[in-house]
Amino acid sequence: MDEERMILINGCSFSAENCPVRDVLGNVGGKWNTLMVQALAEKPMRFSALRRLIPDISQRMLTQTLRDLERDGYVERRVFPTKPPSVEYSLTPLGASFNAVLEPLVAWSAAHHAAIRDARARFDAA
Amino acid sequence: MDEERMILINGCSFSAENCPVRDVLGNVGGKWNTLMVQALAEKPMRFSALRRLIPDISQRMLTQTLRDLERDGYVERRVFPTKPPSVEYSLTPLGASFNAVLEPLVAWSAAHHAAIRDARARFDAA
DNA sequence: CAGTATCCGGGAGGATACTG
DNA sequence: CAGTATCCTCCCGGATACTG
Repeated sequence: MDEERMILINGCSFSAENCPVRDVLGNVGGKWNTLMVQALAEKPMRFSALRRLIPDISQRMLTQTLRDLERDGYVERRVFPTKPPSVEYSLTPLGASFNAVLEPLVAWSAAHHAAIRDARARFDAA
Repeated sequence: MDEERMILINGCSFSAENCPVRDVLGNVGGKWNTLMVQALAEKPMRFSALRRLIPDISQRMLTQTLRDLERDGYVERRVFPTKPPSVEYSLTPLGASFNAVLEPLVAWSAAHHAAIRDARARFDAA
């Protein structure tokens, strides 16, 4: 049992358990999660539309990523009993809220991409 | 300019190459990267101080994470030739800038952690 | 169309031991 | 103190094939 004292940073314990940062940002860790949120932030999309939008995702990972996001409440999945069936994915209010804080990060990435690539090149040169 | 062929989201092409989001957010993907940035945002810290702050990181991963962050220009490493040697890690301006956009994400995580855990529980029940 | 099912390789990351 | 150096395990994610 851990009775270690709580170290707080940004109001969040760094201990492994009950750490929101690890729990939530762990989701960001996935290769496709953030990309998917951004895609669905544009507009609700169907399975095949997402495949076309992100050409290099495998079918397996697309399904799995969507399931994960659905499980955590970011994404809603609606099935229309047409033939053949069509399924539409959309951001929930929670997902949209998440995308709102994700966007600045995306913008930052674009703005500083060059600086980071330069830093890498300099580091690797040494 | 929104073309159907060139699909842009948040001003970033979704194609694998030259995508800042994938390049930068890929770094976020690491298990310890964001945690380390947050830690160093508090104040510059030495190697052993970081170990104590994040108890469950392995020596190997601490070194590797710091190297990665240094390589990308987020972190500066300063060695003081004392005996035994001491090394201080601090955020660069780039790193601090990154932390600024990371903080809202951290705050969001804390604020919605309960909601996400609830969503998971509900999903798993079904 | 929107998925499962299965197999598989590579890399992330942990444990341990050693060092200047 | 601040690291290297190995070894090893797990699981992420790709490839492929099959289905309602």
